[in-house]
Amino acid sequence: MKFEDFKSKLQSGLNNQDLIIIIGECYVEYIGRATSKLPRGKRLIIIKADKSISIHENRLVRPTNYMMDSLISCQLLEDGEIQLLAKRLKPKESITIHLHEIESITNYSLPISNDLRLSGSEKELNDALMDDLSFLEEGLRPVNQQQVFRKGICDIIAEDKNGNLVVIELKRRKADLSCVTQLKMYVEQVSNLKNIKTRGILLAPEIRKSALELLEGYGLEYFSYDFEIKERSEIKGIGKSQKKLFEY
Amino acid sequence: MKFEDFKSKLQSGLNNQDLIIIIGECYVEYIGRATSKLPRGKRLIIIKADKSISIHENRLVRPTNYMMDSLISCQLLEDGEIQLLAKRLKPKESITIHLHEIESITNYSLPISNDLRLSGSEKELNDALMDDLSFLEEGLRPVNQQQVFRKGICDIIAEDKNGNLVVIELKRRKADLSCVTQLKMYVEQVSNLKNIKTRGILLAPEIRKSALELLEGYGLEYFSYDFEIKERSEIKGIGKSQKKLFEY
DNA sequence: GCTGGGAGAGGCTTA
DNA sequence: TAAGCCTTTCCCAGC
Repeated sequence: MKFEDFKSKLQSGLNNQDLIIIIGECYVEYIGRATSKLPRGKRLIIIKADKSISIHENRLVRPTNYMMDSLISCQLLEDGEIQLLAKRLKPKESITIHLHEIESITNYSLPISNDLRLSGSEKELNDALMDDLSFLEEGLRPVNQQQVFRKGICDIIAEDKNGNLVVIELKRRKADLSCVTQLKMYVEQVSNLKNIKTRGILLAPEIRKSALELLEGYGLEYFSYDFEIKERSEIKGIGKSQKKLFEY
Repeated sequence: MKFEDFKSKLQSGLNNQDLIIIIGECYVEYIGRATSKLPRGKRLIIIKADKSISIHENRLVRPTNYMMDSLISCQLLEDGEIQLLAKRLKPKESITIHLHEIESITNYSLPISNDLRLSGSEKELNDALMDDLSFLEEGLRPVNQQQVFRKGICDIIAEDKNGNLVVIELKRRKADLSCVTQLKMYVEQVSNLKNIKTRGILLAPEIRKSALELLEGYGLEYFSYDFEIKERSEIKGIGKSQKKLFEY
C-alpha cells in the first residue's frame, strides 16, 4: 500500500473520530514506563476515537502494546518504511510501529458511547448490605459508609450491640492475603483514632486458607456470604465461618 | 448479511484459528462473575485463535465485554435475529451478542505468537539489586531472594552488618498503602519465624505521603531509587529518604 | 488446579 | 491533579 493512501485514510479516520482497524506486518517498540520490543510479525492495530491505540497479537484479551490519549502520526522514512507513531507526554512514552506491509486499513463510524450497564459490583453489594446489617449480626447497625480516613477508605463502619466499633471490609470475590492486611490497617487506624475497642470483619464469598490463618492471627473475623445478581444485587445469606479468637 | 454466509465465514475463521473481526449493530448481555447489558449500538467484535473474544466500543483500551477460552457458536432465531454466543464453564459465564446488523466479518491469518520482549520489570530490577546490595547500605548482604513463606513471598531477605535480618520489598512504581501493609506482613512473618530482630525496607522510586506516614508508624524504612532501562535494567542510585524511627 | 502477586496495570470516583 | 481502590481485573509463574 502506498504511503499517501495510507496517510490520507488514517487522517480521515482520525478527523472523523472513526474506529480505525489496521492489519499489517510490523515491528513495534515501546519506550516509557518500561521498554519493549515486539519482533516483526503480522498484527492488528486499533485506533479509537479517544486517541487510544492498541496492538494485538492473535491471542489474549489484552493488547501487547497500548496507549491512552496518544498523539498519533505517521511518516515515511527515506528507505521507504512507513512508521506509525503514538506519543504521550505524561507519562512520557512512545510507541513506534514500523509497518513493513499494510494488509488493510479500514475506518468504521462508531458512536463514542459509554453505556455498559453492569450489575454485581462491590458498590452495589455494599448498598445492599447497608440496607440491613442486622442479618450479619444481631444488633449491628451502620455508622458510616465509605468513611475516608487519613490512610485509606473503610467500606463500612458499624457499631455492635455492645457499643464496639466494627470495621467491615466487603469483597465480591475470594478474599486473599491483601484483603486481610487491608482490613487490619483500617482497624488499626480506627482504633487509634477513636481510642475505642474496634472489631474487624472481612465479608467475602470465600477466603483462601492462608488468608484465614492470617486473619485469625490478627484477631479479626471472617463471614462468608452468597450473593445473587439480578437487577440489583441481592445478598442471599450470611454464614459465620469463624469466631473471634481474641477478646481483648 | 445472510446468516448462512455469516456462519460459514465464522466457522472457517474458527477452524483456521484466524483472527476474526466483526463490525455490527448489536446488543450484548453478559452473565457470569457479574451481569451486564450493553444497549444496542455499533461495536467491534474480536475473536482470536485462543478462543478469546472481546467486544469493543469506540473508546478505551479495554473491551466492554470479553471472555477467555470460550466456546463460540452462532444461531439464527425464528424472528430472524442472529446470535453470537460465547460460553465457558469455569467460571460459568456467557456472553450473548444479539446481532441486528452485520456490517462486516473478516478473517485474518495471523500467527499465534507470544514474543513481546519487555524490559524494566520488577523481576529485572530485583536481579540488578541482588547483584550488589551494598550500595543500598554498607555491609548489607543477600540471604535469599523470592523467599516463599507460609503467607506470601518476600522479594529479598538480607542481613545487615549487625546481623539483623532485613526484609526488602522492591517496587518499580510509586509505593502506596498496600505496599506498606505488604511489607509489614512479611516483616512480622519473618520476625516470628526466625525469632530475631527484623528490619523492613521498602524500596521504590517514589512513595505516597500517606504511605510514608504509615510506614514510619510501623517503624519500617523507605529508600528511594532511580532506575534506567536499557538492555538490562540498571539501578542508578539509592536515596535514603527516611531514617528508622524506632530502635527496638 | 489453586495461589500469590505484578502490570507500561486500566479506569473510575472523590478530595 | 493526586490518592485510593475495584476490576467479569488479566496474566503468568510456581507449586
